[in-house]
Amino acid sequence: MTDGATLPNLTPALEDYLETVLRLVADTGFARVRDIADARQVRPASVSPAMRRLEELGMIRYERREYVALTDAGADAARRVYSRHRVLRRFFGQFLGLPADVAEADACTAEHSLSAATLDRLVQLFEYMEVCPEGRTHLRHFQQCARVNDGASCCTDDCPVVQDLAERKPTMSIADLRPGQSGRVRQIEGQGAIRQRLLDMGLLPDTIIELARVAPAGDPLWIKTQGFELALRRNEASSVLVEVQ
Amino acid sequence: MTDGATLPNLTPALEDYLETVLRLVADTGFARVRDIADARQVRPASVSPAMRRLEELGMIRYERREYVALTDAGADAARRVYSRHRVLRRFFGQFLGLPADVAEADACTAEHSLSAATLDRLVQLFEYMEVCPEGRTHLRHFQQCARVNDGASCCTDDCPVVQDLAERKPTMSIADLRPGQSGRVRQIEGQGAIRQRLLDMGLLPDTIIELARVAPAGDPLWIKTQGFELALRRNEASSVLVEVQ
DNA sequence: CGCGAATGTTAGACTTGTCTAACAACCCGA
DNA sequence: TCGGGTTGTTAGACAAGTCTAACATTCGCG
Repeated sequence: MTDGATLPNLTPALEDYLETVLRLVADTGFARVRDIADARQVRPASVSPAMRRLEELGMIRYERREYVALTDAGADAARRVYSRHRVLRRFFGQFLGLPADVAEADACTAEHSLSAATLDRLVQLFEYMEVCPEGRTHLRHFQQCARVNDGASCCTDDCPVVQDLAERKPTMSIADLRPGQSGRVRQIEGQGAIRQRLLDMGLLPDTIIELARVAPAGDPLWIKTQGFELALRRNEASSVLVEVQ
Repeated sequence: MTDGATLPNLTPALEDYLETVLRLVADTGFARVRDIADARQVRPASVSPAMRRLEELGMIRYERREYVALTDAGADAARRVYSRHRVLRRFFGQFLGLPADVAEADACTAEHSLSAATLDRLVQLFEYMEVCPEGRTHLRHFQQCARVNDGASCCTDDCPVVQDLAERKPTMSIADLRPGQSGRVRQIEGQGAIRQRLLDMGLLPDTIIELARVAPAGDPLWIKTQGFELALRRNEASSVLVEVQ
């Protein structure tokens, strides 16, 4: 729980206010209390005290009822936060291929908590994609193949992924294990609610699981993973592909 | 500022408590107030009210002065948070190659704020690396080449990156631009404090900048980017490689 | 058994960030 | 110049999360 990004005395909320001011000034030329409140989805009454605190911290200059102006320190801090925001938004949007609104929302919250090292490393990822002639190829390949379990959006027939899948180490679903047998999760088949639920339960790639027992009817199965026992419906269990240990 | 991950009525702090309980029970078999306080780096006096709230929310069962036990709902929520933690820690550590302590710390804060879609997509990234025979190659290539500007850790001489760099579109540093000329940032050379400072100022890959003017002495340079003017030292400016627009 | 150490709880305070409601200032148009 | 409407501030409340200090309970050992 280190604060990584947040500089001394700047809470996430204050960082948000600062970033909002920067963006308003860049976009419209000035920042008034009203605009800040609208941008942050907050009542104007909440903005006044925030401006007072930012002024005490030397981040803004503010005469009551006038425009808000960033000091040099404030502009630096605001740009730092906004840089993080942009890196993350691009990572979520362009690299992971998430919808723009999701990318924006996640960037908004993550921008306050990630360490400088992490941000730097994400930038390196972009530099790689920019500069390395193979970078773009790799990214495109990931974006085509990531969804290896989704026939529709994966590679064409001659993609090595598809060709190779048959020849791998024996892979079976949890439902095919014998009680007592262990496996390492390779992938979760399917999409939507079932996949979500399985991921939420901790069935992530590389997780070691053991089939503990199966109900007489064959339907609920119990598995052990991470020091816990979990119950799975049979159809959930068949969606988890494991490599037998 | 959507809450993405957080389910109704579970604040980040409560999610942390829940996750802590899960991990304690998995690791040691039980969770006492004292252990929870130690794990969360918090005073025991802060744990009691948190347990009361979690009990009201139906996430734990707790008799005063006894062990804490998760309800089914609580275990589900805790596992969901912990799944996110694991995905992020692995992404930061294994994919981005950050030190374990940084990966852990960043996972700790980001686990509360990322959307389900983002986490799902990160898992897809791991599935890609697991399942696609090219996935691991790509990752390794990124990890070797990401630091394209750092001679020591980059590819060997026959790496296409290195060979190709000479033949690219004309790339120069900001310091080589003429006033009025624009460019698109391709990469930030160097490491450490200067790189950090430039990234913090918003000089990220793909950012469009324009050299506004240069001081008579040639040293501070002013650039325009993102609707703002920034002053750069000459040595900073020479670290920013741009593709002339 | 009884006492001290460990453990847990309560009370009360404080900070941050938000809200509503009421008030104050300002600006523009008739 | 006056009178709305817009804009901003203040006061007061509240919730969350933390702390310290004081108190309560329980356990284990001599």
